[in-house]
Amino acid sequence: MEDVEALDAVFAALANPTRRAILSRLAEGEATVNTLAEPFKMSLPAISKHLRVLEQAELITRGKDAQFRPCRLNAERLKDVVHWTEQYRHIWDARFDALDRAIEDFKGDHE
Amino acid sequence: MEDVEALDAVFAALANPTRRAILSRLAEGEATVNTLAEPFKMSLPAISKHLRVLEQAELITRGKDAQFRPCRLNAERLKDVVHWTEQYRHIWDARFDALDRAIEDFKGDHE
DNA sequence: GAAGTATTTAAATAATAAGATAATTAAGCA
DNA sequence: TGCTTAATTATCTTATTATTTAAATACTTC
Repeated sequence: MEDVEALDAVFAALANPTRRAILSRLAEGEATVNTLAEPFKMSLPAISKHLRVLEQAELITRGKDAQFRPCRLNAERLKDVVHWTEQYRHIWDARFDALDRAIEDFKGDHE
Repeated sequence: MEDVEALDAVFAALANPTRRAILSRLAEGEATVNTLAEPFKMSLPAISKHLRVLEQAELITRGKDAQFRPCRLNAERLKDVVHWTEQYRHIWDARFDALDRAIEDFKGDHE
């Protein structure tokens, strides 16, 4: 996937500390809504909405086990984030910095 | 830096396609507000606001050259994003997946 | 089938975001 | 000084977000 709108949804979902904390918890493994809500003083419907945001961004998937709705992390969309950052890597990567400096030096010598 | 609120601002800033396009342009080098605005059919004040959002997230810095306000990319905050994703890397990393499977197999054999 | 548990939907509110146009500031130039 | 260019601030509108409480749904168990 990884179209523009998908990235919009992923970054918007990640822009909230509650949702990032939920993902962090899910990195340890599957969990139900109540379990995920437990660390927060927020109401359950609020958490439910956060989960829907995460689901629509495809950062999580949700199962069905009796009355439980177990949530699982979907790492694919996080991979998309990393992939997006790759276009900027050369800016902070030391090797490329060195190359940049070499180019600047070269320019300097020939102007 | 890289506290929680800073990440909120960075992800929120990245959740908009216009702002991501601006960053993409700035990856090629410094640019003024009018130059950055040129590819969009949006009004200049709208772009100005987007730039302020990017600046407050510290994704860009802005200079002063006569009546121009040249913008530069600040890669540090993008580095923070990559750093944040590191806690999830093991989930999609093939080597770790293989390890996970081995552990599951082991469990399976001993239950 | 009544009661309890897990979760979602509904409805309301307050805050924030994205955009527009109009007005303003600030610098350079004739 | 007055004109032009670059950019920001002000104001307004519309849409979306985060949150709450109350009600509804769905499944399990007694």
